Amino acid sequence: MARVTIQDVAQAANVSPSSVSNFLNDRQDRMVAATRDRIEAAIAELGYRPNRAARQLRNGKSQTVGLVVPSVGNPFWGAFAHEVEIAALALGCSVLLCNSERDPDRERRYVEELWEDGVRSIILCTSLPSLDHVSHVISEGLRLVTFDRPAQPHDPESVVSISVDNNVGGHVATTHLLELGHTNIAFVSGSIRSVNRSARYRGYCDAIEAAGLNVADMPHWAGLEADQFGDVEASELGRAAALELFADRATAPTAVVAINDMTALGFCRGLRDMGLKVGQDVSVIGFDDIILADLYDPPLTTVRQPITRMAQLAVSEAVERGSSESTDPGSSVLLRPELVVRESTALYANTISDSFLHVPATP
Amino acid sequence: MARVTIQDVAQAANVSPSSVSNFLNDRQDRMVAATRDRIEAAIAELGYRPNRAARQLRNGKSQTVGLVVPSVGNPFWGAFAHEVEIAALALGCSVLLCNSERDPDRERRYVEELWEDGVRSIILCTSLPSLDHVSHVISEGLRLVTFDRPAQPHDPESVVSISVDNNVGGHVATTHLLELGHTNIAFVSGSIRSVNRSARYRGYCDAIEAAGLNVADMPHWAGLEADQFGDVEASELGRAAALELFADRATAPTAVVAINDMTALGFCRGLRDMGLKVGQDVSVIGFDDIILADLYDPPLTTVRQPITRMAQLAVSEAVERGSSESTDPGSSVLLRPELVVRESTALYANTISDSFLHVPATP
DNA sequence: TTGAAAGCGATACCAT
DNA sequence: ATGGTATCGCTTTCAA
Repeated sequence: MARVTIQDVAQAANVSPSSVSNFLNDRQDRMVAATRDRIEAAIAELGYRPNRAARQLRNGKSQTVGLVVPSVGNPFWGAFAHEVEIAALALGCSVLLCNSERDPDRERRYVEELWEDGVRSIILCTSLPSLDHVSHVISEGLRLVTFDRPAQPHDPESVVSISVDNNVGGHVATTHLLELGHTNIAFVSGSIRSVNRSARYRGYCDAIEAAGLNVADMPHWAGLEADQFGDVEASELGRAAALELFADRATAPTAVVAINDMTALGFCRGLRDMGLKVGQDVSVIGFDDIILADLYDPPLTTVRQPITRMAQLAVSEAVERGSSESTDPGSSVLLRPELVVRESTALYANTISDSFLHVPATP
Repeated sequence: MARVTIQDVAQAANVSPSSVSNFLNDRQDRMVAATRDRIEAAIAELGYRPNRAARQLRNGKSQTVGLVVPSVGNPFWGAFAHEVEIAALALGCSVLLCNSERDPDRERRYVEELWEDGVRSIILCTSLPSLDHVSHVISEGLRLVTFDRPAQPHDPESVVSISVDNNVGGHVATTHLLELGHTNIAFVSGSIRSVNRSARYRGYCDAIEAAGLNVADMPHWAGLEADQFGDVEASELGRAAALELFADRATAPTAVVAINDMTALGFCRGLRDMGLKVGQDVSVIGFDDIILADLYDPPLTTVRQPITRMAQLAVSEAVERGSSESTDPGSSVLLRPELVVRESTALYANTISDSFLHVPATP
């Protein structure tokens, strides 16, 4: 049961390997129908499958798309990776999984390594302001799609960006809280040195100012600058933020915009540590809409990213760039996020409960 | 900046390509020290990296380990995939990600495809009782490691299984509830036609019987047989189970053993839909200890799987089978799970709350 | 101890 | 419209 090669097919179909190769590579136009049929039949009968390694050796390209995420251990990235794999499969591609842990150096090494191994399509989930660390590979022809990172002025021209409109997202989230009557709304995030985070932050600021409030008056979480937490630990970060922000209850916010759901969930956990009730004492809104947002108690209000659609776009841009379907190179797609109201946010009027300690009350 | 080949290195080191190849493949023993040093220097200087495709074409093997999980969208599998990637990286391997969606046919197709693409090491996360659908590939030499599925009598000899001891896990979980004084303990799961699930179920049954109770008296979730839910939807399943089990409060359990954390979380959500309080009206215990277990409100009591260790074992068995480090082929490693007590389980005595109905309870 | 040379399987150029 | 063939980079006998 030796491997079936292109030679075998050629022989069985009474043609040359060249013709079979032409057939395989969609050049059936220069081929008489009868020939094509014979080849097709031979392939089917022998159960022929082209050898990827040989193909790749020959033309230096592979049928693999590299996926670099911060960490698939994070439910958001896990869900995204899932969607990417589905989309890739539909296009006959495999997905090589890489976890950068948000380390720029690991990002670079992965991208270089993938490139040297013949991978020509990479979906890079990064939020670094600059793509300098991988630009040399891009200039050699890598089809890079960045995800969750809108295009930046100095990006190499050929890069396509797929992202949710984080600015709008931050705005929508904040506006929701404002409309509920909150006026002391905190923003909680890790380092906002990343472009998507700062966009969300900008949306938050705009909404606050538009409401006639002053951003400077709002409590932000001190950890904004530091970044001792990685990506899996987003929840830890949220939890720490809650403890800090509510240490002094006189200045504590009544509502919180969290940078993402994991952070929001961690924040809720922290609130609970302090004996506060989410959606009652404090309103919390997240970002992403991971599966667990709906499962949480109380179910988390959040801003949904359409990851299925985004994954499809990312994959098709990465593997079929240049085909009719594709966007103009250098352009970015900014999908609109959607507010999903659940129970972790509530009217400010209802916020003032016994357990909340602006009103000094202790059992 | 053309590619550096083995020829270039050979030339630079004044040796033949063969020698460089020998050097690269750990056959430095048959080589004079001076030669080795020259080769080493040349490689370093030229920044040579062997071409995977060529290597693979030549010996039909790749440096890639295939990872087939039900769905990385599920936080448990996402976390596992993360650990696998880390472990593989340490061994110089890449991870090709495949989602089977628990479909035996997809499992088979993926395994076959990986094999034909030169992947010789696969970690298959399946829970099918039989490996018949992939045995033909195993007999050709595939190094298959099954995860989350202890070895079965009819498995091909060369398969290594890495799994938690599900029997013990189910037992530990159930015993915990019994010790809290519960006597009406439900078991909630999807189809238990899978070997790990049935093992957990067996552990549950054993513990129940050992306590002098009768399994037949315990409410199981009716959905045991059906399986309309896939893996991502484990939480949906748990939620549905809660609604059904608590429809008739007279027979409703006071404690629940869920097949895994996602199901447990869904169950908690369902309980909440019915106005019941987890850890108060009802005790719930999960399995896995995903990150979100600790984040939940109340934090979920669960049985932890040591996934970091398990991933390391799985990868090393898959890629270095036969080396000194490895287990005997055909054997299985059953790691001991660990009970993690949090707040979703409580003493039966405390269970009787106003919102809970069917008292009169007799201690 | 080292080297020469024959492929692994597919492709694309150049003939026919 | 089809076929012959050199080639991609590496490994592995087999000879020296």
